[in-house]
Amino acid sequence: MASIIDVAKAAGVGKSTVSRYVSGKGYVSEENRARIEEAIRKLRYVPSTSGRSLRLQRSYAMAICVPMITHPFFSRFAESLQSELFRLAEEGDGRLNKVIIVAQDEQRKLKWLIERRLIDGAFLVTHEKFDFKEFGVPLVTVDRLMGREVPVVTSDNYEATLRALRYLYDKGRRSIGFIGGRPSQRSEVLRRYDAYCDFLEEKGLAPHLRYQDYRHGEEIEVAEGFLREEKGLDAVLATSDAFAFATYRAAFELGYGALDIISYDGCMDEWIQRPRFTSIVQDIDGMARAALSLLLKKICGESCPDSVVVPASFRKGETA
Amino acid sequence: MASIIDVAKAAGVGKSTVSRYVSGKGYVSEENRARIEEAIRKLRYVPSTSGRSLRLQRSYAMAICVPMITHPFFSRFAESLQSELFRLAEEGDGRLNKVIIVAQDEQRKLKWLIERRLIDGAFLVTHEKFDFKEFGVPLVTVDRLMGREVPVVTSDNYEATLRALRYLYDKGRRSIGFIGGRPSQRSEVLRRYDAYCDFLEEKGLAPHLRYQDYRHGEEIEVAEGFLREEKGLDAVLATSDAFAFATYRAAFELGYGALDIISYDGCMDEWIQRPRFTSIVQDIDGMARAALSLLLKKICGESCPDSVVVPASFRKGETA
DNA sequence: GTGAAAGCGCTAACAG
DNA sequence: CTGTTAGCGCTTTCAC
Repeated sequence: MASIIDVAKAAGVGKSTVSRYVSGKGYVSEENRARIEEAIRKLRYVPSTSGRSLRLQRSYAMAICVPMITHPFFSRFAESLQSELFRLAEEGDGRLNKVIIVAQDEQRKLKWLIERRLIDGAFLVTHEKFDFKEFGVPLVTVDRLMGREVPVVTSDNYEATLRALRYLYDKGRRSIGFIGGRPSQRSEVLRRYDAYCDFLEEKGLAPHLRYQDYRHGEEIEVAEGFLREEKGLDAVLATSDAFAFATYRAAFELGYGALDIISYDGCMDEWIQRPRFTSIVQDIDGMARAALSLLLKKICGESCPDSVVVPASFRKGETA
Repeated sequence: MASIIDVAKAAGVGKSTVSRYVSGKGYVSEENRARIEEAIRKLRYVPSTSGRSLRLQRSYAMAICVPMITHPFFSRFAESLQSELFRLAEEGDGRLNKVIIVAQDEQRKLKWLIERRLIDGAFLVTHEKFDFKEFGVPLVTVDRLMGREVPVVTSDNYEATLRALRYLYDKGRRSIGFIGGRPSQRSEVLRRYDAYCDFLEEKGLAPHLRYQDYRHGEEIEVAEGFLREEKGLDAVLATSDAFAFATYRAAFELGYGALDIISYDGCMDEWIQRPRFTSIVQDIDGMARAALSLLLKKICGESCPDSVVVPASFRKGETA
């Protein structure tokens, strides 16, 4: 495996010159550039991450924390991130070259990784309680508000929810329910709820809510309870795909009347192929890209905005 | 950040003694052990992976390749693996400390990682065509047969399928269909098909098959086509959750008669909460554990078996 | 512009 | 049993 020294010899220059060339900082004459390039090609030289790591005290890895990787939103996010990072790395961006996905008991695992200096930064896509002050690496969150020092990436939850509600309203729906799991931490996701309340108040409609910190897996019971209590709804806005599907299923089992359902995310389409849900679709790729760009800047000590908002879109399906 | 030298000084010994102590190889006197232990505790010393990496030319990372991380089986597998590796590492097993999940275009990404010596080994949980000879790191596959050099972990596909068929048969089902996506590469998953054929032949029943290399996302069309052509089935065995759900849905939409459905994996229960599918459940945790243990052995140059079979189980739900 | 040299933290001979 | 020593591959002063 060729090292920088082999390249230097082959090119007839010192190894610091090669280093300068490879890292792109410092001057290298045109002549030497060419010889180095050739040597690199000939020897198939690839800079050693461990050498760099040791010297620079960086791991070139980042972590992404999610509550569970089996959740379609989180797994799609992780996949996007991975792909984007790979794309950058392939293009020669040397700031980071691997991403470690951390699920379940994230706080402990993340701490473990940081203690061992195994990561240079992390994403938090999670609602677990986090004492972020303990962490010594740059952090970026998705949806989660943790204070000035931690930039946050969100989609335009408020606007997107409003759009969906307007759609239902324009269709003539006047008895619109809202169902979902309420985040226990300060989260941008709460803006969906704000939008619902504001909209209904503006239109002078009565709210029909089922919004608490439910455990995942129990959506069906929650939805059943909701529909059993709230007779005569003509539409329901769900804050997740799981709640939307549960509501759909509960309505079916209870023989509920015609009911428009709008889901959030629309990530489960490839699994639940029928019916096609009408959904508010977050731009997961865009969010991942934005988040990565923020984190890379933070890692390199550059300044970066406190927050980035990525637009969501509305996708009409068969359920509304 | 304390280094091995700080520990050595604090303990009043040479750094190689500390190294020996930490790595567990070589003799260290009881007396020195104690002093080193104390120094480590006092200084909160954590061995540097980059130092080790550079010295030993190892990355302490492994990759797991899956076609897509959004597939519940794959994501659960990845999560299991991650957790198991973390558990081992936390217990002091220093053979590996991070896992990189590789999805989409796995072959190229894996190659990229290996070229940069970013991983010490990899799992292949994928049916993409792979020229494994190109790879210079130990490999372990799940379900996939690649030759003597590459150990494989599977569940007892044949037996588990047989058990499910027997269950249907004993319930009086005689017109049993089989639907699924057929792997294009040599795979242990084909044993499910073998079991189906063998069982039906043994019982003198006619087979009803829909088994090709379908694209994911099209399960519903395939299932509809199947049920439309095959009238009068009283049971269907699906080789995945997605096919099972699609069959269930297609039967509903077509107004098909009573139909028992058995799914494979049972990974989607937390999303599709109703109906509860009767499933053949692979022991994903067990498979991940087995695979990890094989890979660790290979990485350390120890001998290991060519294959490990992990039992699957049968879980009765509402659909059969 | 460039090269020599120091050193990041670690392990493995090797000599005591 | 233990300490000294020589790198692993890289970046970065600092002279030239």
